[in-house]
Amino acid sequence: MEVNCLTLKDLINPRQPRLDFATEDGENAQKENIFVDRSRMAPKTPIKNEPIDLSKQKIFTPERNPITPVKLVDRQQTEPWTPTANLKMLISAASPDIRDWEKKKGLFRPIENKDEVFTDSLQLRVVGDVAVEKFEKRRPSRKQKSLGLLCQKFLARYPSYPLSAEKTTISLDEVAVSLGVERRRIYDIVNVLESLQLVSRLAKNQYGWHGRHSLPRTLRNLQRLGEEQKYEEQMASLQQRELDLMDYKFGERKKDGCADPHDQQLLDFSEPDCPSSSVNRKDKSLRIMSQKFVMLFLVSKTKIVTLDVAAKILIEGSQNVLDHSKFKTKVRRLYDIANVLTSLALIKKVHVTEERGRKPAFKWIGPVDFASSDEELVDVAASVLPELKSETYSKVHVCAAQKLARRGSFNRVPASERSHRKVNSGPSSPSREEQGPDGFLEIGSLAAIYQQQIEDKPQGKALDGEGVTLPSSSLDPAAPFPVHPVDSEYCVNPLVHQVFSVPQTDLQAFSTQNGLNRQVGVSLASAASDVESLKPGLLAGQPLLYVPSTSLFMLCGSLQEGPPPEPGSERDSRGSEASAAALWSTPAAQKRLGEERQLPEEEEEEEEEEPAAKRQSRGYEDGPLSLVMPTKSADSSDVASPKMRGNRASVSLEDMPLNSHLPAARGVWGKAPAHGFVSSEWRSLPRNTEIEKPLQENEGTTEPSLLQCLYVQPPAGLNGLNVLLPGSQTPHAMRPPSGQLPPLGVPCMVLPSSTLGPFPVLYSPTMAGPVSPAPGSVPNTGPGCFRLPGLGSTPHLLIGPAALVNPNSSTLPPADPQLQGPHSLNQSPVMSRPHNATQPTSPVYEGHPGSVVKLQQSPTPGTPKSTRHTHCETFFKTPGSLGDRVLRRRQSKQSQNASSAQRRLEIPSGGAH
DNA sequence: CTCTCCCGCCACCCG
DNA sequence: CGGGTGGCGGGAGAG
Repeated sequence: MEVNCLTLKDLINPRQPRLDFATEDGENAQKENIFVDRSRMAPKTPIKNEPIDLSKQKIFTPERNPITPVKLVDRQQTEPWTPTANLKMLISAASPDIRDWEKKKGLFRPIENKDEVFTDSLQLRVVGDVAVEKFEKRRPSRKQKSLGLLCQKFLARYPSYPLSAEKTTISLDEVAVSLGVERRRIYDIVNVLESLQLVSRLAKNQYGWHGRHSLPRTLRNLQRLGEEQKYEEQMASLQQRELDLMDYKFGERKKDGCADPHDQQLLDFSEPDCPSSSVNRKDKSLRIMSQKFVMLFLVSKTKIVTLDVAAKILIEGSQNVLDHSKFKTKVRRLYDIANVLTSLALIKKVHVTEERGRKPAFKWIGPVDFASSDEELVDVAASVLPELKSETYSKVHVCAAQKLARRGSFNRVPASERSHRKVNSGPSSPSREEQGPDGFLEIGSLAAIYQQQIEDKPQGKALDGEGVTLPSSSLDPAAPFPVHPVDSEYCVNPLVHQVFSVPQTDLQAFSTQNGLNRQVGVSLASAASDVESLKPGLLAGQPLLYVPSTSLFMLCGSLQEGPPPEPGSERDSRGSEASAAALWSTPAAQKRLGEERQLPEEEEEEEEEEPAAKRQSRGYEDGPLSLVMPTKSADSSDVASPKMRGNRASVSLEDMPLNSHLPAARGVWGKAPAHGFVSSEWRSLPRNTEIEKPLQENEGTTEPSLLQCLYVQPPAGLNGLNVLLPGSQTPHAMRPPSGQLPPLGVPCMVLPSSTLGPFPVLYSPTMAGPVSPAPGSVPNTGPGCFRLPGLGSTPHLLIGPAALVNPNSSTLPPADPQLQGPHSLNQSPVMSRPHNATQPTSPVYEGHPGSVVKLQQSPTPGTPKSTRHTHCETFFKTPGSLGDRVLRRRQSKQSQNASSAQRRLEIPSGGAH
């Protein structure tokens, strides 16, 4: 055998490529895309470990290969040659493509590799014609190596909304290794994240993860800066100019902007406190560019920014060169930034039509309330609506919007206030940040704070101890987002405030929502139908959440509250990744969801193949939205152990009687354990489906309860009451196919706002009455009311959506311990129903029009396993092209899951635990 | 062809 | 000075 092996190797080209790999693995981890971590990779097939790009190498003959040779020895030692391996070698030798494919496969699946044992499957696949065919079909594309995808993987490692007590440190080396890429790539990601203050540099090679808590603040700051810089005017000017001239000249640009001076330091990255940070270098360009880019969106009325305009403005800012190459370079950088922002679900790619054709552009899909007045947004959205569908916006619209913007003043912050709210105010003090509700967060202060916290963990500890606790602050609207006073502003037009469309979060959806549903009372379902043409999935299936208050963010985020990876520890690589990924309900996640469609097939397969166990681990994924409460203990390990959380909730999910009838509830509960929060899941959307969470991991495959909820901040009349409306649902959506349920009134949940923070709330639209109806049975019109356990006095009301769901479908089985939530809810007995019950029948979506349909159709009955998806995988898909196709497939696969679209909102029980 | 953007060379700068 | 960072742009995949 050995001889043979050698021979084979030789065939392939022993020296160059392979050797390189070996080398890289060892010391030279820096090469890009090299999958360094062998240990993690289960199978050590030679191919897999191949170094970087075979694709390139294909061109070269072994001899010619430019890559420096490395010692074979290494390789040989590491890789045992098995018959299978030999086979692979042969195959790859025969087909460079295959070889390449293999290599990439391995490279890009670092995460999966970790957990999974793809050993067998991989090898097996390789062998045989079938395998070959697959390869060819599946050959990894560039997209799989994209920065966006990489970023998603990166983000999957960390909780979007880490508990305040948790301090997560990011080791660039570790991340690079675990993601199988060169460190250089990580810099790109980190730089952009840093520009948004999602991370901050702690030390060489070390970054601290902050999560999205301060994102709103950061965005607000950026918006303000952008306004000050008059970016909007610049954009309008450039756009107009282009219209007029076909060409632009940088010199002509308006000078009023005077961006440069300020721009240089947009956000003060300098982190005084941060040791060894190379903050002050002038090389922060990517970060600055990123901030500027974001500002353009924030300032723009349309929220659409074309790359050329952005590039021009940016160039202007820092460079005077107009030459084409400069421009080109800038654009390249913008793409890099855009990829990261896209991964964060802040923007999405669109095109603006022009005389010349289409222009690449990006649309802001992140929180919108930072930008302009609600009214204006709505108007703009409405105007653009027609074009939303295609995702192509005509320039006319853009310009019109720009003009509109110009003339209107939409600064939210009073001038007076602004004056003292400078972003760049030198060394920032943490304290400042924590000041009142309006406290302005200084950029740069985060790092300091972060460190500080790390040093004094006292507070954190307390919380950690139980695992349960969350600093109420996290929940408390005020806490995390102090700046966000949920002011009147927000209250005025609740709908406008924040809209999260789930996965795809399309602006479109968003816009549509705004436009269509101006009245809170409107059911999303109806809206959906209207808008349906736009994006089927979104409206109908997607749950929408409107949250005026800052708390909204929490909802949006993925809550992954799963324990954040411990600093330095590896665990995150595995558990956290998986869990995190699963958890993601964060915007990023949402985005992913949308993008995932593009997932490479391979991933799909993997998912399928993925062992249930794994999936479960990943299962956390939530729907697009989740309201998370940081219940989890600081301990990262928690993720695995639901129990901890259980503390908080006196009753474990398992114990809790879940009303099987209440799908939503079940979903909620089921997950809760893992995260410590309840998230809602929505799978209804086709798009989402992919994402879908596995949550089901629970097995529950859940049902489908789609939920779309509108969370409305209490209008004036309702003081202190928060209302959740199950938007999406039209009743029918939920109702079983056969039965026709009379639409119920809009079910809603009213919660005292004050209580939100502290108490867990469950709202399940689909909830059936306590008694489980037979499938197809008529839903209960009456909403169910629960009482939140543990909250003796809690005034929360839960109302079930009108439609009833098939009992079966609904529940999530708490079976998975991990999934089980800590919360103690006392719900209707039903909840406890067996996991499995459901699937096959899940009627839920059938009624749905459009997008939903597919899901429903999914051939597979949702078995728990099937349900579980690996989110992670989905996340990895780059946004892109495959989308729909893949999506569909996934949908079908996940149909079950989809059906279970549910939303869980968990409200932290505050100190309760 | 254009759009994207991966890849990695190599300069910069910190420690 | 070594090594971490990241600017930069060639060139190739994708559409």
